[in-house]
Amino acid sequence: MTGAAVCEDTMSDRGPEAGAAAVYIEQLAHYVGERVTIRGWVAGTRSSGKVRFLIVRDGTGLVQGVVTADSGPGAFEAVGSLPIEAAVEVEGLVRADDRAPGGVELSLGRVLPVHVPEEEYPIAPKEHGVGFLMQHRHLWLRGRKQVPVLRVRDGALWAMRRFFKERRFVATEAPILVSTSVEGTTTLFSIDYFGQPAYLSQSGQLYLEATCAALGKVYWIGPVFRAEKSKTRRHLTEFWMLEAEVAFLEHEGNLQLQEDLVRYVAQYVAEEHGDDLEVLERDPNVLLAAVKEPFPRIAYADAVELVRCAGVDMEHGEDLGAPAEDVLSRHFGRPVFVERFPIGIKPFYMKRCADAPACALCADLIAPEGYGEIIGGSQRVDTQAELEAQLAEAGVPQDPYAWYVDLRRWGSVPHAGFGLGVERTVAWLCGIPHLREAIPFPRMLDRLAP
RNA sequence: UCCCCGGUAGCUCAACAGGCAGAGCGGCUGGCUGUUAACCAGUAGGCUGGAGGUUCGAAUCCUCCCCGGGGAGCCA
Repeated sequence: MTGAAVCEDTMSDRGPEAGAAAVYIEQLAHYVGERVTIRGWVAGTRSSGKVRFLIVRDGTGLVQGVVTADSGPGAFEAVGSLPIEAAVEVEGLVRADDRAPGGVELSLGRVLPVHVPEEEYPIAPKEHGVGFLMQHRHLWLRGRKQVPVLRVRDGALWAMRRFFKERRFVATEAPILVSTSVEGTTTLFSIDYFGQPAYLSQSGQLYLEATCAALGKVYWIGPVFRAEKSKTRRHLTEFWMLEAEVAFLEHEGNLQLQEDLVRYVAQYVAEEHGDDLEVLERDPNVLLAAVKEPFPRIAYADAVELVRCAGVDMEHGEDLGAPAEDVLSRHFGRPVFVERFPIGIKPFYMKRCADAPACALCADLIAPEGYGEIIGGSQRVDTQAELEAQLAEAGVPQDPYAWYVDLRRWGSVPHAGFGLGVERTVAWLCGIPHLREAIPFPRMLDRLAP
């Protein structure tokens, strides 16, 4: 049986003059003993006199090619002259070799440069400062640790979609251009919309509340924008949010849904992205242990006590700051729900606890290892009178929210939902310290390019 | 918006108390038949972020500006 029969995913656009089948590096183990073509970029070269080594990456992995003077016409010389990040097409015999990190390497027979850079590649195989790397983000993406992060991101997003598809949620959309804010406190990016003020959406939630009354169970994954001048490892001005909203779902079911989702995504990544996590030196068992059920829960009031006992100064009624979240994160060592926040620090649309009108029927999910809040969710206000009262209490003008109030006018039902920060989740899964590496082109305070 | 740190070769950083601007990596040249960010030898590479000031003399001290990093608040 040939490798091609094992794996059909070969590249197809090969001309008639082409030699061995072009395959991706991640499939090479299926092709031991066969001649294949790899197309990619030079990640590095080494030489030991009469033997030269060429490291090629193609987005799916890295493989080392070996050439000697008798390897093939011009191959030895070509490898000697290729600079880092040259684009190449190489053909060779796949060999199993214990010395190779991936278990296989390539005895090269033919080395065809596709593009040979004339200038020195700015990113050398050594440590660089963050500022320099961010200025070269368009190239930094090719880095040995950047590629697996983006692959894990893809895996996490795929797992989210699959989770909701399995549960028969409908994927839908919310607008990016909006005329009102979702949460009055947050700063919005304003734009000129044909002479009328408009904003970039900071959340699709209000719209999902409308959509869920049409479709029952909905979710969306999209970009949202926060114009806060935050300058920390946990903030981006443009980030992706997964939001879900379910009709007839109440607080308890909401938390269960969130917990199931986070567990599903973490297990998927731990099981399907072992190679990527290994490059990132992230132990999948840490993730699997973290998401064992059930996630601990703590009431806000108790969380405050716990935080104060740990020596972090905070008042009842204040929101959880970063140091407070770190205390909870360390104390539980797993994702933890903080429930029943005081209404004063939560937005107007949250329903209040039946037994405690001063508490919102909500929960934040704090990720382990100091990654901060990855989910904020709540059961929503479902009567017109309550909503109007809470809008007034929050000092929010009613007019722009007339349509939102309408949702409570016709067939209003109990409903709940949440928003999950994609980059924070990906950063946690990967074990990387800063959100900026969890998205291809991060937007931050003072960083709009590349 | 506030607090802290930094800006010297392509990159990462040295340069004591103001006194000849240096190293490693990367590049280039040469050597080595199994290297894993290989190793060895040689070589090129600088308006010390900008403007002003103090001084016989400034990378070094002072003022302002620009840029970057870390953190806080707020949030996901």
